[in-house]
Amino acid sequence: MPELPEVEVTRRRIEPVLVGREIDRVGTTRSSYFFLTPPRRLARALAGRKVAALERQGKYLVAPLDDGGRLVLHLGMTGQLFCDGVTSVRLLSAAARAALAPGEQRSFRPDRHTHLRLQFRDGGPDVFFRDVRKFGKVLLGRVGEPCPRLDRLGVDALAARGSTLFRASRGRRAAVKALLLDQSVIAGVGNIYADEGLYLAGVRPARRAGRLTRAECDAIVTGIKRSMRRSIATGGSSISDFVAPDGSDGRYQDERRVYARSGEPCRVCASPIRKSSVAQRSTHYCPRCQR
DNA sequence: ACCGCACCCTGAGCGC
DNA sequence: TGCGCTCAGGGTGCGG
Repeated sequence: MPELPEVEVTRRRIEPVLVGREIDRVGTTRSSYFFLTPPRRLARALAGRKVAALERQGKYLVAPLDDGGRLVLHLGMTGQLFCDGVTSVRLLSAAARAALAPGEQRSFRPDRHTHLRLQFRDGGPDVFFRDVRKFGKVLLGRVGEPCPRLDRLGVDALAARGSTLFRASRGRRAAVKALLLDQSVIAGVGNIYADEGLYLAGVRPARRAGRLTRAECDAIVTGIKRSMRRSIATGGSSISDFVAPDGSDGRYQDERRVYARSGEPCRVCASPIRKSSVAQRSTHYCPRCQR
């Protein structure tokens, strides 16, 4: 589940092998839910173009092209953007992993989940976009033209302030966690950093948003930013599928305080971390540290 | 306006 | 061994 930190790590590491190189050929899988721009049109439009920059908006990657076009990518749940030559086992199915001899490494080969392959005029490493569940998205637009998906986004989480959350939460009966997952309020927060941020703030995920104090909103936004900054610094969370463009794992999962730690002791008070469902998402919290 | 929920997709893990 | 079930979840869109 790539969220803002994983997308930012991806952006920083893929940028040097993407920006400024002339795209030669584009390989795609067949038309699907994944392609908001039909694959054949996408391939035609990208050939001969250069990516001029690589930006991030919330969980989206946005790549302006040298002809005024704009490539927009979303990694969804299981999206992986990486360079040729990597050997991570996260790019293999469980069966393929099991077939490897101990210690054996295998270079990535495009499979049926590899929806986009960019080859470059310079003959250097290809760039791949692989996504098993196809919750990811790719679309081509033009710089300056409306893009509903991007235009809907609220303030980027790293730039958010407590006042943003406080204002958005007034009069809302829904759980604070539901509000944090709403990308039109704060962009970039997903299940992991919502849970981690709420833990750092000492606020239960199921608390009604409208009942939060201004101080609590400040603490929640501070907590989210703190866990996100730390995650970026450690290469993101590789809990299931996330792999950096160079094939390396992130290490932030080792620092998680609540996410996917149900039953394990709270790092502060040793109470077992609880798991429940809030806003139709698995939710983890400490029953003692969070009120 | 707001909120809950179904849906899109595939693979891992589990019980029988 | 293998089948069928459940779960995971980002974002969109719908109905109440």
